[in-house]
Amino acid sequence: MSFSEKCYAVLRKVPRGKVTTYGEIARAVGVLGGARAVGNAMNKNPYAPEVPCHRVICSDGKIGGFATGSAKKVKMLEKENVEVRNWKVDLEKHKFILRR
DNA sequence: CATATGACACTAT
DNA sequence: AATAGTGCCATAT
Repeated sequence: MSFSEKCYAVLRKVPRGKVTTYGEIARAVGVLGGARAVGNAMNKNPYAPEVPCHRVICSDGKIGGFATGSAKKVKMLEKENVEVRNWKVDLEKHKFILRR
């Protein structure tokens, strides 16, 4: 199973209304400092929307990127009741803790 | 095998 | 608090 496949597997566990970060996912799959690599995987994500890649944001709460435009990402999150203010999300409120 | 790339993260200003 | 550097890792060339 490739690195990206593992990322999709973990991300699959993130529930609606919650989010996680690139770095967290990297950690979850056992690759510290692999946040950037996770971004690459998300960028390709062949399992959308089965795999909620829009629930992955930056460690500082900023939205981060999205293949079809960050604006779309924000909309989707808001539809799931995730509050986004000035391109930022309150991690304390919406961050989903991944098992390590 | 060597380099370049990108949806990041951390530290020091 | 906001910004600039620098490091990082899987993939693609």
